[in-house]
Amino acid sequence: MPYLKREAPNPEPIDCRILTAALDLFVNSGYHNVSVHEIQKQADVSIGSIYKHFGGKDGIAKALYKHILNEMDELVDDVMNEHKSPKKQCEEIIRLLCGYTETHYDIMAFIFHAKHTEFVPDEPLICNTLPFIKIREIVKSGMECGEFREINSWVAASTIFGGVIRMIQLRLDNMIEEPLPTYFETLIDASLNGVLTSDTTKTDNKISAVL
Amino acid sequence: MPYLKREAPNPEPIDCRILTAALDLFVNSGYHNVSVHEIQKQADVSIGSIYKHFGGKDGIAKALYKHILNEMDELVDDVMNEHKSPKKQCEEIIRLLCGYTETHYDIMAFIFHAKHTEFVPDEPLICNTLPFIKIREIVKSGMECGEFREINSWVAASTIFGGVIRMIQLRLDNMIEEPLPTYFETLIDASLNGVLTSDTTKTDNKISAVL
DNA sequence: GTCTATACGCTGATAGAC
DNA sequence: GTCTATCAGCGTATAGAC
Repeated sequence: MPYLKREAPNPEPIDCRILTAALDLFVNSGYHNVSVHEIQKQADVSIGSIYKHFGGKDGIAKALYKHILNEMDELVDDVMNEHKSPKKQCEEIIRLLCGYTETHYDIMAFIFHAKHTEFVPDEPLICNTLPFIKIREIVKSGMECGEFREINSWVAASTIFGGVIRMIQLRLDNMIEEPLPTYFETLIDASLNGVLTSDTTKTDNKISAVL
Repeated sequence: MPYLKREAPNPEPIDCRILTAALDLFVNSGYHNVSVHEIQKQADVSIGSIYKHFGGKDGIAKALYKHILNEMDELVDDVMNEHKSPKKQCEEIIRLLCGYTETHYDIMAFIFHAKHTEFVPDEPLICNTLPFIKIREIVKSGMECGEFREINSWVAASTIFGGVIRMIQLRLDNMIEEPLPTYFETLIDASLNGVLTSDTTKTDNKISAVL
């Protein structure tokens, strides 16, 4: 039947629609304020399918959690492969996070704006997931190779990435009006200054003092 | 009746017991995972009293929110009164936050570990409350008086306080095993280095390089 | 595999006695 | 002011037709 115009069939696979709808609703209303019925409605799927595919609301949350963290992990891997120096790697991760906040609001909000222990209690804490572990490893290797000062690694990691994370949270809360990449250079400079070894610091300082 | 030994009467006022119990439960289980019945049980009060005093679960949350932020605000005020230099003020606030994380776990968890918009939607965002606004003012005045470099104030504030906040969150998540004050000096040094004007930086850098 | 209709439990909230 | 008993509604989950 050549001219039979079928309804655009499966614009997206069903489980993908469910996850997309769930992410949107979770991020905008909060996990506990969203009912399965709302997800079902927004995903244009029946409740039965949801329970068939994910086993329930918590199943959706778990799947989302794993999916998103896997995506982050791959991004971190890419950065690690493309750049060798830990300092450069940190910079690129910060750039990545800034950019992603603008292009993938939901994902960043899901990662940095939710208290996951409240709804995926048996999943590992987000700071114990692969991408975050890898980032801490980067910081450590930066200290070993002499790019970063030898201080406690928690302090180092928090100093380097605490600034961006804070900026991301403020941006997600609509406190910061400009897109984050606007501040990228300043942010990098300020965040890394505190942990760089003195020789590296000096030059950067002079440059930014002149500007 | 002299020797009538009454039950220790009102060890604490009733609304105080309710708030204490609620804070504990909210922090440890998450607002949405706590029922009024649980609060009632733990506070050793009847449901009626709770609704009489606070009008419901959300009333408790609001009262807690205001109470705690008021407490924080007074602490910030104290710091601002006792120290004049913005740099010193920032240091003392960081010290304060580190100490408070150890001595007042629940309060810090409530402030830094919960997504308040999900359960007190009509209250101002936490970053728009008095203590946080004042902290940003400190940062701005630091730039005006020349202690801090003149960069975007969001970046400056995030750089200075993003590190501590991150440390607090990691500590609350039991990732960091030592009490935060252990890291205070290192943290201050690393956090402030990025925003100090170059002359101030130089000396500090040399000192920490020698150590 | 997908859907509809239904059941069951829990939670927030109230009414009224003391 | 404090309590107990009770209600109404919602939200998760299931059973069974298509």
